[in-house]
Amino acid sequence: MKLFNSYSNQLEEFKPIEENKVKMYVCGPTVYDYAHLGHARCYITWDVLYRYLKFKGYDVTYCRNVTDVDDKILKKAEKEGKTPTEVSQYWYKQFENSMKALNTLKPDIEPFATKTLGEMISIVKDLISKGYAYESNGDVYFRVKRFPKYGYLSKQPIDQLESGARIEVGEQKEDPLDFALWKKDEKFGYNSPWGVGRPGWHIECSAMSRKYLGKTIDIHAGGADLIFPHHENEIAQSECANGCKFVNYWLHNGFVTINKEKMSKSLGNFLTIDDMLKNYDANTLRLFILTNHYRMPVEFSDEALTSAQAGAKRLVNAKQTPINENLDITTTDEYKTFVEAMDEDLNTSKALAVLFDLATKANKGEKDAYTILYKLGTTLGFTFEKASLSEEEIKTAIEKTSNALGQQFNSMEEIIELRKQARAEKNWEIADKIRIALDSAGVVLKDTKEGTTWEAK
RNA sequence: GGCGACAUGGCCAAGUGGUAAGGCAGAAGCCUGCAAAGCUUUUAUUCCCCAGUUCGAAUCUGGGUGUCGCCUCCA
Repeated sequence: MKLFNSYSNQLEEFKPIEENKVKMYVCGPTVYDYAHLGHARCYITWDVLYRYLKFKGYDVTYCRNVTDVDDKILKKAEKEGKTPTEVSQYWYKQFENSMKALNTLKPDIEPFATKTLGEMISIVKDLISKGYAYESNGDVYFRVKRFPKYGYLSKQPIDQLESGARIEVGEQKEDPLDFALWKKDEKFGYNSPWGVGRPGWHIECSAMSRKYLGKTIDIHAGGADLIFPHHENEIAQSECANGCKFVNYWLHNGFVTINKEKMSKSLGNFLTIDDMLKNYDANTLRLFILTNHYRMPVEFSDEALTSAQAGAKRLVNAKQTPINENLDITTTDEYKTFVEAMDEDLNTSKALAVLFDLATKANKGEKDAYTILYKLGTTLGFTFEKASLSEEEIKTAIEKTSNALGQQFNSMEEIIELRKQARAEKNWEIADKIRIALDSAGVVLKDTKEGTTWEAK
């Protein structure tokens, strides 16, 4: 399979370090606020990669960190009169729930930064002893100029970076380009050889990646906004400390935009995952995202979501038959087309066309079409369970119908039975009244040859 | 200013040299008491503009125009 490597800026054939094993690391969230649609795109994209690699038979170890020590968390804690741990624990739970609601698979390893401090300190110590870093008044900085490849990932000429670099108040760097590995912080800090302080953001990922996956890993992925400086700095730290290549394939996803502008916390133009899920289900959000190639920007609009909703419904509405576990789908044309598409740097748009084609085939009664649809669809993270109604919703529907007809019903079965009689007597007025009453309560009736069924709208 | 992308029908979008996938929306027909779902048919002589290479370009080259992102925390 081919993947676009941001490091070489081209498509490359994917070859794992160890035959059949993949070690992938994804930069996870800093937990201090709601996750938004942009995060959803990122984590859904890499969820699809994870699922697809497993589908291809790889033994994948997926590590996604949780950044639970950061300026933003501390600020929030101070503002709310809570401890940083309380803040990060709370928002981690929220994040976890959102990820579950989006039907993303849990990573194999989800390390917390605060639990990996030992590894961080050890890397920083190494860097200092090798001359790549220096202590300065309780801070530790990385000597960027000592790493000639600095700027390679982000394709930035070093002199350009230099002119943009700044020194913050209170920082004592040898060079404006140098970045912090460790920051003095006597209030919320941790003990270290350089006094009480906190790790810099970049060192966290280098440490967690090394501790859980090893010095050289296959894939490191994240949002394109992390290329500079985050990933650039990770490469510098890890390669200088470890003396070997850090990552073989750098993968980056594009942004979600809204009004043609990047959706982000700082611009304040974001829609939270939780809010989105109130109006659209997980399949809809996933389809919305996977319709576009992962490196392209995706423009949010209600129209686009409505369109995705209709499309997602078409997949779930496909005529379902029992899954044929004995079927070897790898011999089917659909499988081949799907894999060919996905092998091309995750061409999910093309892969989706296969799913829609299978939906049509299933609806036409083609044997095994649903089995293939189910297996390929699941690989992209879609679910095929029909939306169900809660007890409460059913109760409301029964009530509404009772009111509309001026007659007390106790169950959906009673209503269906009455309608069946009415239809037999060609009493369309009553039959329609029932349909309309139920429809207004979110219940759709379907008249088929086998009888009448009902389901969520 | 430096760096990196993108521009395809009403909307979203695939396609990187051989004559425009797919989804949504629209139209017609079938099915249905009417619906819903589904099925069938249908909607770009054309791919931002101009020039060039080629037997042949949406696809390659050059020049425009427009949009976005990174260069500061950011998925």
